[in-house]
Amino acid sequence: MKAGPKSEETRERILKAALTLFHERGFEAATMRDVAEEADVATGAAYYYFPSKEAIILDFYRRSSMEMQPKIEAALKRANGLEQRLRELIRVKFLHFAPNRGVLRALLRNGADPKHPLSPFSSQTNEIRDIDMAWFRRILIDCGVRIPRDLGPHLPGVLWFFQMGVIFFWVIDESPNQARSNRLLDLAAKSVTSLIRVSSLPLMRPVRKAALELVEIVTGANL
Amino acid sequence: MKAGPKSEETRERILKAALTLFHERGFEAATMRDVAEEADVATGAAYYYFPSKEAIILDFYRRSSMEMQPKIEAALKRANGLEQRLRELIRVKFLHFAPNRGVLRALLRNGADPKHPLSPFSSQTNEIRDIDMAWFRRILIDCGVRIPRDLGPHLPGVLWFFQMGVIFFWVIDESPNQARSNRLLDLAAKSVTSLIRVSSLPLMRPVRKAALELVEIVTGANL
DNA sequence: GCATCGACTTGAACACGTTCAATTGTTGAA
DNA sequence: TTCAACAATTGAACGTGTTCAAGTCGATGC
Repeated sequence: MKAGPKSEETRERILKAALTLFHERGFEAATMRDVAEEADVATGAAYYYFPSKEAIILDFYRRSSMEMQPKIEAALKRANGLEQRLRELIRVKFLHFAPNRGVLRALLRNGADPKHPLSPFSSQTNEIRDIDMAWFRRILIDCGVRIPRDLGPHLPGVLWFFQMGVIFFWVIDESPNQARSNRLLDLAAKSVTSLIRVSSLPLMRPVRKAALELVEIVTGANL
Repeated sequence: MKAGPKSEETRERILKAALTLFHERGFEAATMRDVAEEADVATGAAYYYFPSKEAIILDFYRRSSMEMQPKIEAALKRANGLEQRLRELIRVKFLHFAPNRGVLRALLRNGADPKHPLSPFSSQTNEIRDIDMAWFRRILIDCGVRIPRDLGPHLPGVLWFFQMGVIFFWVIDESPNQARSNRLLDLAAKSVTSLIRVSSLPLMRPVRKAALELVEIVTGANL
């Protein structure tokens, strides 16, 4: 038969308990025993629903991604031009994750290792990444900035990567209210837009070609 | 009194055992109990000499840094011009760490988090970082490329960061013989050199200023 | 009603990194 | 030589994430 509703409710309770505790005490300070107790289940129950402690954050990440979709949609309605769209798209994520910066930090901690399940580059986060990149493809359409033909296919991925860098900085940014991150976002959005605009000048062709080759080596597109 | 020679010998044995096992089985597969056994000491002994399992890799990193100094010196003797110097400096590190790529991977795994002791950005790795950056300061002197005044103070840090990116890619590069990393290094060294060369053109002043502000925000130089 | 099957739940047990009280050298002064 | 202080060493024990054999429970077929 289908999965009982009882099950789903328990799963929900565990997830909620976990996120609460992660938020309150931090990811490593909150033990699985604490989580189980908070959810009124045995220690092992959590592992019936989640393969690991980290998998719980992955669920949080997935859920956050879903919740952000309408917010992004709305934010982009208010934004015209590439620079504004870029900035607003990323600002939505700042705002959405703001109450759980610590949890996101735990998620991104192992971000460097593509083998790690929690990495934004891992195969486990494929789906989220695809959805995310689609937004970057979308904001490039009719954005008022001419995109060179050869750059086109790679640009969404590059912008996504650029976004990860900004978000990563935000997550570890200790300045009050993440003021530095906000300044970074403003300036970076402007710079990136200028770069793209400049890149289609005939003069810049060799530079663009070199950059493209770099991107291809890193993404392994030409292997 | 000074630390007995007996002590130093034990420490050495533990370090050697650890690195051997890390190399053979990988960092997390090799347990501290294994290491202790291999070194013919009790489990706790390792903790008398090293504050943690990860601290052992830090020692390896420190030692590697020392061992590389003469190699770098020699490599730079053979290299003329910024591009070649950059490439050779980083290639020395590729070659030196090649037999222990896995161990270095464990070291860089948490590289993203500056709070983590193993991060190349942590305060624990300050000393190594300073020594390392000094090389970048040095290869910029009389390198044949004009360095804009305002860029000067920041450039060694930026190049060091760029180097970390390349090394990071190398560490997780699965292509045979890390061929992709080598291509990346060649192209990146060339591109960076071109960028610096171009950056002193009067036309590029606004771009350079924006880039500088970005660097200042990220390094927190203007807080 | 009863048996059976499978989803769900349990808590003890495991392996790991780490800590620490206790024990055993070692050394230098009396 | 003796002894006190310190360095070095031990291995049991702790807390953690995780596993798993065993149990509970509700629905289904007879």
